[in-house]
Amino acid sequence: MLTIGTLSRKTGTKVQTIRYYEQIGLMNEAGRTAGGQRRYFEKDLDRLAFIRHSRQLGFSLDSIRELLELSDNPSRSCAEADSIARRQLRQVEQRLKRLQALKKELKRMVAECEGDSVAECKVLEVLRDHSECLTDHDGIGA
Amino acid sequence: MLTIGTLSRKTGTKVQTIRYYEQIGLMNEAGRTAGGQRRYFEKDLDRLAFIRHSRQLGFSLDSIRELLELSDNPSRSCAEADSIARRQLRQVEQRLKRLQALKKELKRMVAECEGDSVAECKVLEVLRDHSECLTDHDGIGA
DNA sequence: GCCTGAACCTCTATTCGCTTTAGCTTATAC
DNA sequence: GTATAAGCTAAAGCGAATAGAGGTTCAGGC
Repeated sequence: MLTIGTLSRKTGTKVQTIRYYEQIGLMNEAGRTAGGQRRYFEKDLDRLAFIRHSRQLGFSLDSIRELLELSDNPSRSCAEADSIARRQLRQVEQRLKRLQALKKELKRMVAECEGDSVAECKVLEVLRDHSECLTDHDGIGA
Repeated sequence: MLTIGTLSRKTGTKVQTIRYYEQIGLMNEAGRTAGGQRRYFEKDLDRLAFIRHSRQLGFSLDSIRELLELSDNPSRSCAEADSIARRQLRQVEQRLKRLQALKKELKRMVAECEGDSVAECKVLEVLRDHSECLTDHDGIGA
């Protein structure tokens, strides 16, 4: 019988977060002691570890819900889990691209700054000047 | 005299978002027509463009507030703006690292999946198995 | 002077994934 | 028996918007 604190320590999840996962139905309702405290089994620990690992990989709680459901039904096809993972990979790749562009512009910004008064500050200048940036709200798409 | 819709179109910002920026004091309170509609000057458009450009570079609204204040006081030193930008750059670099690690693990995951039943699904297996992942909640730091 | 329809208004709620706070109660070790 | 660590609930808060309801104003045409 594991306490919520043990689960917390073993998975690096805050106690409140575990209760939150129960509240939104991601974790099963835990059994209780006479005094009303939660007590868990190993399988609950496994489930929480699955959730946390998935979160670290950036899956949304909704995706995790799907993945857990698949995981609970071993006869279903693997294809669904695969497509969820692929979707996630695509998202990560997009965010990566975007961040790389940001990094480039930020680097350019701070590289050009020579630490004089704000009047000729390159950082602020770059922020003021929208022309060189990545926006395309008049353009062709996201 | 520009309407809120014009600002919206010119900066790619939703109308509600502009009102939200006013509400939280990031945009100055706009003048109003007799009927209560907002009317803007070019300088408001510039300010909004500055905000949006900064947002696209991932600056928080709080950072933007600081940057705007600097921008409004041209006599102050550029060093502050520079340090805000450098902080932002560090953050972006960290997120990049993290995302790159995620991408690697996701790729591994989907590469190994051979599309059979869930019982032997590699994706779910990887998610279940916490041992190879990036956590360090028992370890040395974030 | 009136009508229409697009654009505007306020106010409130919702999103996501938690985190924090306040004010208690229970379990455990000594 | 008591100290204290760990647990409990319920509600609010965070960032950064977004969405919706329900109503008002503006600009153009007739």
